[in-house]
Amino acid sequence: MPHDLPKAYDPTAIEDHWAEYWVREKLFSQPTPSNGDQGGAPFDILLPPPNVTGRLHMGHMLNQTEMDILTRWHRMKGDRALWLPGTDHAGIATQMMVERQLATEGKKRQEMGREAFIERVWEWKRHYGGAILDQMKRLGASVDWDREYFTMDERLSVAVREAFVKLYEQGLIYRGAYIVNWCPRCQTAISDLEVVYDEHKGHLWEIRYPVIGGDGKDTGEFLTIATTRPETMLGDVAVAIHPEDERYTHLHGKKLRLPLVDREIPIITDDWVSRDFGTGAVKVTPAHDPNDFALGQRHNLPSINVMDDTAHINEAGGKYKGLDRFVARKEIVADLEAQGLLAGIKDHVNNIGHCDRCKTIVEPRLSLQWFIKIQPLADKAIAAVKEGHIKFTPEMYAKTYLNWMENIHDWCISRQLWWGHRIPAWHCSACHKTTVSREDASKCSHCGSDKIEQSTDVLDTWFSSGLLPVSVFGWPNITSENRQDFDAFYPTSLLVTGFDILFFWVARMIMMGCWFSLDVPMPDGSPRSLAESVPFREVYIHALVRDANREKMSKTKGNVIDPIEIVKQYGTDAVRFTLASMASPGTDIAFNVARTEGYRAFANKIWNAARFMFMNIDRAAEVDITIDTAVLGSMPTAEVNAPLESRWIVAEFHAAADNVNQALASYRFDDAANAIYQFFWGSFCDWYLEIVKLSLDFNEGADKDRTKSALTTLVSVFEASLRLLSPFMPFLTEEVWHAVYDGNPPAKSIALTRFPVASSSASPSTATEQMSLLQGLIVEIRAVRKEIGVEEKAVVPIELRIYEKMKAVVRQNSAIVERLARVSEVRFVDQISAGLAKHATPQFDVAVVYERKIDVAAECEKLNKEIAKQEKNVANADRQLGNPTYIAKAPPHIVEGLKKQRDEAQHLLDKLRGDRGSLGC
RNA sequence: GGGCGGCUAGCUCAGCUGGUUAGAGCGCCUGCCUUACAAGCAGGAAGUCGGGGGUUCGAGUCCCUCGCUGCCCA
Repeated sequence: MPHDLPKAYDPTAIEDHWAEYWVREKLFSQPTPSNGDQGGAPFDILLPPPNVTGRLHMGHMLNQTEMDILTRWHRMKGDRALWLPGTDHAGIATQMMVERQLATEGKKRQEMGREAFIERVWEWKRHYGGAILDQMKRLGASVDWDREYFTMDERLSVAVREAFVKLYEQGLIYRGAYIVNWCPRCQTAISDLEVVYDEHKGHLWEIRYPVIGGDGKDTGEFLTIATTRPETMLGDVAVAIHPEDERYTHLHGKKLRLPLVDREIPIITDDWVSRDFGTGAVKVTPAHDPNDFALGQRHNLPSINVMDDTAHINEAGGKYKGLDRFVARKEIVADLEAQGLLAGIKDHVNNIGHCDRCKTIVEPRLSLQWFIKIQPLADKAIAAVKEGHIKFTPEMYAKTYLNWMENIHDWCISRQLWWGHRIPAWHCSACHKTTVSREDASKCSHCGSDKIEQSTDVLDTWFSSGLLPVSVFGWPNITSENRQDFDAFYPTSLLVTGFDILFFWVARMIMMGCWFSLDVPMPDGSPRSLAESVPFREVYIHALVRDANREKMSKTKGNVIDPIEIVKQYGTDAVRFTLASMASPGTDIAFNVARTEGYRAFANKIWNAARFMFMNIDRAAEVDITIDTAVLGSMPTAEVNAPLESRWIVAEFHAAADNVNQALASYRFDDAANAIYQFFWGSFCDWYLEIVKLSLDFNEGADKDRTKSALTTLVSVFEASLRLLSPFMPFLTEEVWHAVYDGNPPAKSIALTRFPVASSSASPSTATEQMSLLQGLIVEIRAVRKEIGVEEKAVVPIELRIYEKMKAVVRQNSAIVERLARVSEVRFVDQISAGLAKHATPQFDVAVVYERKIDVAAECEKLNKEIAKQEKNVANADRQLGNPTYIAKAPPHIVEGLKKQRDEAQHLLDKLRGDRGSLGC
């Protein structure tokens, strides 16, 4: 790359190129380690599989930015870094997508048949399924593309089947008729987690059920029940009251005539009934309500299913047959009213469950499904977290996790879909038993009949996703020859994800990982402990990305920010940096483009600093000064006799590197990003580059050694800074880094170099102390200049009253003061001349020698304000220091610090009072 | 109904196990096109840390209480 860079950084000009380069060169592939390979400590993470139908949203980008920063950081630290990408097959969503596509062609899957339909889904997947991963590629995610997985891949399907059969053999999978959440649109059962509840204003209908006397005739009395779902009364099999409800004691043992249906149903008593709700009498419909189902079980009641799988009334509903459930509700209410059986309608707010995918109102429905008896798996998953084998960040999520896990319900894993892993169970029409098998069965294992048919159901997508941590590394086919991946990478190091899939995925991975990895003994043959069976050792949970007004992004609100659009406008690096700098654990991110603009400016700043550097390298080359790139690539150092600014910037860099490493170790992406930002802009650009200009003298007769030394420090600190920044801004740093080496880089990518690590905990060096004195001085001079209206360009003398021991520092570095504060001469004085505008600090007094009209009133006001502040400081300090318990109990360094601070304040106060006196305020 | 968060500058947020005079970015005000950068430079204003009470030598930080607000589970 030539050194004549454009004046403004244009990310679009370089990003596509590097994104393609990284993929093409397979820079981030992590091959299976060979036996005995000591390839560094493992750091491996699984990408939470995005839905194959998905498009990248801001949540993904946050998630991926965090993972990428961590992976790049570990990789550069020399760890065996592996970030494994993939997608899941998203049973319901994908099937919906393809069905919608078919509908536009006037086709239906039922007409095509199962096989043809599945082939069609694969075709769809081949066409569109890679979209989200392509977006990841564009954003530069440093994943191993050679290991990309898809949950329907053959090898992962083998794992799914093994897991199912194994659980079945262990008695942990059963099939039975239970109430499940049924989506009438998707026409499948869904799990509890796939139901989202929403409050709706509804009604509570009160219906009078006639009481039947001993003679089988109506007594003329009614029992009034209350219900939110009158249409289900068609399936009523009883009415329940509380046993101690005195209003109804006389009805114990009596029967009722179910209106509209004319069925005799018993009155039962049960503690579960709430006397306060409605009328205290509830209808019991076991086939359409989970609570009623439990009641029915307790009281040995039959179940009458009155709806078909599209939630239309079936033949059990008599004249209402064929009506949609909500149409039926209207008609039934109308009919009841006509018969004088409607006692009242009350407003009622109820929570209604909707299908997570399609938002259709879920119908609790009695149906035959497969379940996992989850408790044994949950027990292990609870222990894994309680015993500290898995650490959550932020910690509070461990509580949420445990709370859910300790109240877990059996997991309904069958789905009435075509797209997914078909359940390996065959039903025999001869003996009516079920054969569950790893291999496709052709005969019933019970009676030998060949009249068997495979279950038409498929498994919940999360069943396969939950297995990923074991299945991507080869389980269940782990043999002594091919277990290197598993040994090297299981347990994975970390999972980074959003709280919204804590239960969906995190919890299930823990259950399945802890359960199935036990099949794989440790490399030395010893049994696997719980600590080694977890799917990941740490979980980092990030928050939600909201819009700038803290509103949740949603399509209906129209406030969705498309990451790709923002990236096009501001550059990937700026967007990544925005997300990182706001990613404080546990806090939602209010994504504000103003912030991104700021980080685009930061990228531009670095770009221009690079231009400055290259400009000087080129000028140096003209006078035969070249930088040996061999000195680059490690931690910058400075000789003890190097100029102050060199020693200082090196010390600052070490401190910044230390901060970044510590911050990343604790997932403080915000602290890490800010540390780099402050260093690069605040220290490196604002101070160091301005100072180093003094030494970059290419004129004839200049001190060449000095120039070369300055330039060497400049380039080495810059190059190291690029490495420090690289995980956060991979594109920009890659571009500039390659330019530093001018076509001869020591590696294919900056991502493959070493991350800066501070050599020792850098104690405040003399360079740091001396620099801060100079910085303080320069800032005060600039402030005085402003106050008295010295033109920006004017170069003026100053008077400086300063402690003897500090004089040398100023004297030796007077050129710095002169350049940065536009000073023509530093005059050391014992007393500032009368009439000069000055600033007093505990260390020095400084005045600018300049003709000006003093605004005495304004000056006095300022002084008074400052004096009041310092008086308060002194008084506060004195009060504390005069407190014997404080002296006795506070740690010595705190007391010492306060004393020093008090003395400084007092000193300053004296000076300020003197100034006020001489001004005559 | 149960549980968990949040409330700090105009805005968005830091502030770890209590410890010296509470920070950042953006925004705002003022002055500068000082040849790396106007996506810039320099200077500046701005907070009784949601209210009240308590513990402590010391509270933004710990406890209680009230208010507002968000999320999860049922």
